[in-house]
Amino acid sequence: MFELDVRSRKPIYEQLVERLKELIITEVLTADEQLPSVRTLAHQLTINPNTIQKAYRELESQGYIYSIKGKGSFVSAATPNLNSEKIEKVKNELSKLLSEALYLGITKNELYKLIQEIEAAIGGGIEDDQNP
Amino acid sequence: MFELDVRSRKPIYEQLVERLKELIITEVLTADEQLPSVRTLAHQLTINPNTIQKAYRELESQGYIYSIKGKGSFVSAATPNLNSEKIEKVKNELSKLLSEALYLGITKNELYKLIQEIEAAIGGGIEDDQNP
DNA sequence: TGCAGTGTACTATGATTCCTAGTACAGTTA
DNA sequence: TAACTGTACTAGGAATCATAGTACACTGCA
Repeated sequence: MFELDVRSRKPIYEQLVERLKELIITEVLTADEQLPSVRTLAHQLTINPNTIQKAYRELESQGYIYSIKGKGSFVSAATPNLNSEKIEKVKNELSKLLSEALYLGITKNELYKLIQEIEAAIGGGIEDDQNP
Repeated sequence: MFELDVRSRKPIYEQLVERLKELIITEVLTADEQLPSVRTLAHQLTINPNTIQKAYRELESQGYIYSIKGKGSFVSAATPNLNSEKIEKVKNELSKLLSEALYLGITKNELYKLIQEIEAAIGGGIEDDQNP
């Protein structure tokens, strides 16, 4: 469910945040669904509970989840519309990367094709290693 | 000529490497052209000479420039065809980012438009803060 | 009520990376 | 020779990340 790259420049907690956001946005994780506890997930991923907590705290501050002391952490009912910020961010990164791609001689058609493929993959259904 | 973001997660030397590569690939810097000396550039950018050296060393190891002790650093005559590696890397990053974009609801048309704009900007001539 | 599980908070520490500072040496060129 | 060039090295500060350990408050259930 989570592919963590401990050697990445991107911190583990940040990878977790992004991955969970993705699962929430795509409704793989549904509203009010309970997330694994800090300790459980830490044990599963063999990382420190503090790292999980940091990720959860970040997600809560952004409105993607809510936590209840003594009960657990749950997916927010309403996906936050902080997406607009996120969209801007992605667009900016995308611009840079696309520039680089074109500089490197990747053609527009190749880019179009890439988009088509990705869209097909998404539209065709997202597969996960989850329980049925 | 160089826009450095010291607050970025990306190290300064790495930003330098990328920027210089871009300038070399796009032939803004031409073959055998002499680059600013380590000390000069460091002074211009108000960063440490060691940081420049690190960038130059990296560029040299990748074949983009060559350095001669006592003379200076120069743009390689033949652009290395390590580009194929680079292209693969960019494509991979691009795939991830495009997935995210589509997940976030950015439409294909928006992406196409983005590509058009960037291509126009590049095709229209790259402007730099250089001496005439 | 007691216990096990939950989130939360805090300090301390190790590890890594980046950048800087300073010094030194070798080569080139005018 | 003097001033420039690249190169190499050690040392240290600063920041970030992850871990370890402990503690407390709350919830749910037997």
